[in-house]
Amino acid sequence: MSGFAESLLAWFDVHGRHDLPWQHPRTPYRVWLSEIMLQQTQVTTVIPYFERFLQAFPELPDLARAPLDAVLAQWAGLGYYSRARNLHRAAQVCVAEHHGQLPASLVDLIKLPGIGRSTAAAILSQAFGQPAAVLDGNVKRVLSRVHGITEPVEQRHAEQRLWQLAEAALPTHRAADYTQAIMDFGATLCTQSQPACLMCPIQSICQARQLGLTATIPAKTAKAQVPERHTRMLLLKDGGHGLILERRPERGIWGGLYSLPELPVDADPGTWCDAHYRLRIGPTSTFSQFRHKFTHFTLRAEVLEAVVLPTAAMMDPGPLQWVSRAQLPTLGLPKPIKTLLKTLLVN
DNA sequence: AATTCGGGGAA
DNA sequence: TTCCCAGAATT
Repeated sequence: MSGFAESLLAWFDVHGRHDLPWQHPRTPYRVWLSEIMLQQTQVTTVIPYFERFLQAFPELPDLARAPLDAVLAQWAGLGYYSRARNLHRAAQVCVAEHHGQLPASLVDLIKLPGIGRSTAAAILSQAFGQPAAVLDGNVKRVLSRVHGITEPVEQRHAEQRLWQLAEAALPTHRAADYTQAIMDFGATLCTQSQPACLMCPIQSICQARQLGLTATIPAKTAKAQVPERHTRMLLLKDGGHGLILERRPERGIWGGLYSLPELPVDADPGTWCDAHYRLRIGPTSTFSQFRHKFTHFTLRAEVLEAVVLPTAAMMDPGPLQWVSRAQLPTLGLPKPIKTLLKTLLVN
């Protein structure tokens, strides 16, 4: 029995997080949903989405039979929308192949879309009480510090080493508590900046602490600066309260969400609308401009406003959809688009 | 091995 | 501003 795991468990009993929403009740469905939402997303951000999602889809079969649009509407604003599409597909696989329940083995969990090695281990240990090693950002930070790993943690060699260390550290009992313990430890004590080493129960075995490297471990490789992309969007309205939205393709940014129709900056709006949507529009004017930062690029968008001229074809604008103001709250809208349309509703 | 996926909290 | 967060899928 390693002193490491026992120390973390003892620390967890006193200082751990025992009242997170997915811990009561701790069902496989709720644990799974939380793990997906928590991928690259902080706990405080997830909690309100988690509560609302469960209101809409209380059990796994409810999620499986829901339309994808309804799932994306609940996910809107949380980001990384492939998580929602994979979650939805995985629920349908569970109904079709696992009697409507989440499988209770590592290999079957990993087969489900959206579940990788670490998430599968988190679900297996927390929902089914079986020992399995997770390796998320918290665990990488804790283990790289304890063992004094100075290489960038993204590198293949360091990653493999960290998985080995994570496996080796596993206790044979209290599987769920240990997973929660090491993540809580990384999230609240062994933090990225200013870790609370003076309060740390394992400071005596921590290599980073002894070498004075807690500020430089975990090391990260430098990232290239993000490029900027320029686009135009159309705010197309009729005489009343309707406007036109476009459902974005599943691949690419904001996949599956509803947004304003986009066109290249060098295209003529009138010609574009006629050719792609069979719509005649009046003269355009700039409604607004905004910049939105993504992880790997910055989007600079110019929003052009125009009125749709009445024609026979205007009610069936190709891939686009007329949307009333009343429908807007039920649609999955990207955060900046939702903000933009909110300013519109005030007028 | 490198890129592509969002959005927000915190320093 | 910048960094990072209970990562996975794709190329």
